[in-house]
Amino acid sequence: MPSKKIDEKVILDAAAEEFAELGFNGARVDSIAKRAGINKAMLYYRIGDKEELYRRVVLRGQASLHNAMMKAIENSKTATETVTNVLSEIAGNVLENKLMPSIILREIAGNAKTLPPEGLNGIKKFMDTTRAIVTMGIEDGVFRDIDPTALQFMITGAIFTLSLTAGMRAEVNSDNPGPVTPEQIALSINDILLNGLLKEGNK
Amino acid sequence: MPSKKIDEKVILDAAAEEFAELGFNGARVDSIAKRAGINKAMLYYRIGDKEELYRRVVLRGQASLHNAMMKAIENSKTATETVTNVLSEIAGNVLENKLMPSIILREIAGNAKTLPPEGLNGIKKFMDTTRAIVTMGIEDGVFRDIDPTALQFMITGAIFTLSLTAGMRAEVNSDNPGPVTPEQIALSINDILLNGLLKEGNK
DNA sequence: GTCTATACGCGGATAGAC
DNA sequence: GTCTATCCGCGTATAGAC
Repeated sequence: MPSKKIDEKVILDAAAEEFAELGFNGARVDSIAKRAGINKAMLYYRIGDKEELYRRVVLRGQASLHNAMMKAIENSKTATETVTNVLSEIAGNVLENKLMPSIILREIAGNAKTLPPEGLNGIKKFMDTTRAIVTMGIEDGVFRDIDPTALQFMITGAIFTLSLTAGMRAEVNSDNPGPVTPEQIALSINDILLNGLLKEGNK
Repeated sequence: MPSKKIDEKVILDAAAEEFAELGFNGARVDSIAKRAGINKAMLYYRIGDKEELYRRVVLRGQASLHNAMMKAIENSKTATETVTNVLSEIAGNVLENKLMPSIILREIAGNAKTLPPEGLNGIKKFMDTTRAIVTMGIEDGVFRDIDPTALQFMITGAIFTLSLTAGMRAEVNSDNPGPVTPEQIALSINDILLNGLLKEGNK
């Protein structure tokens, strides 16, 4: 088959946009169909109902984010390097895929009430991987004895909120918007994470 | 007037709960009325429509959060102490008022599309205050030359997501949930922020 | 496989009795 | 001031023609 009629990816991309912008409740199936260039009946025929649509979007996004993280780990030798690479890899992934941060943040806000059951596995995987990185760093003697979960949420919390507010910050505070590009975001976080706030001699 | 008939605060509390749990779109006016112990018509009579309800909740919450921050600043002498106190003050505020993090995170996710116009002022205030703290720390020679915005979002992003996921983390990873109480959350973030990841001799 | 037309419940908002 | 009853639009979902 040289060319599939309608790409399923197009539909999921459209759905991801809609869910990211409006949330599950705000999303309109009509609107998703329109974005995908098909009509509503076709959408139901190809994928299923709204819930199934959301399920696919979430699972695909989680996998993509986790892949970015694994890629960063494979390309790193030390724990320090891993943290730096995870930061830039996730920030980069978010650039191409601005939608997952919105979806994840909404799920966090809503206590995962609309999260598909398999989504919990994704979260667990994510936590486990982070803990492995930190444990490695501690055992190697390069990291202090920090809390892995705190680190994880400092990283994702910061990247997600910084990425999503980049436009807003530029509007509200055009002369001092803070980090805007994924590189700026990754670097500024990396700097604080690795070295801390304090100047030498003030600890 | 010795006793007001129905407390407006009760209504706004009910609304805040509903908005936090379901988001603006998911929230049901009926349900808010029920939570408040009145009927829908009464709710419209006392406050107004759904949008006005939301506006009041957001503005009240922002003010409360900003007060917590100002209180922490007033009670601190050095910039370092200020950061520590801001962390514990915000984490504490979040405990009593678990609802604002949800609402704020949702607004961030949705690019502030449902945020009432005055809400932007609140954001600006928040950013300005943070920058002031960091600037002070740098000028006093105790902070490195870090990005104030990055710091701000590391703090709020981490506190909000850690607080909101406490229950979830305990479920998914009961043997290793990470920080759960406000004190634990504030302390673990404070530790990483002030001292950084790296052990002495690894910078 | 693709589309139009429609059923149907839900939810925001208000009229109007008391 | 308080409440019941109701209007009406919107949005999910599907039936059924082509």
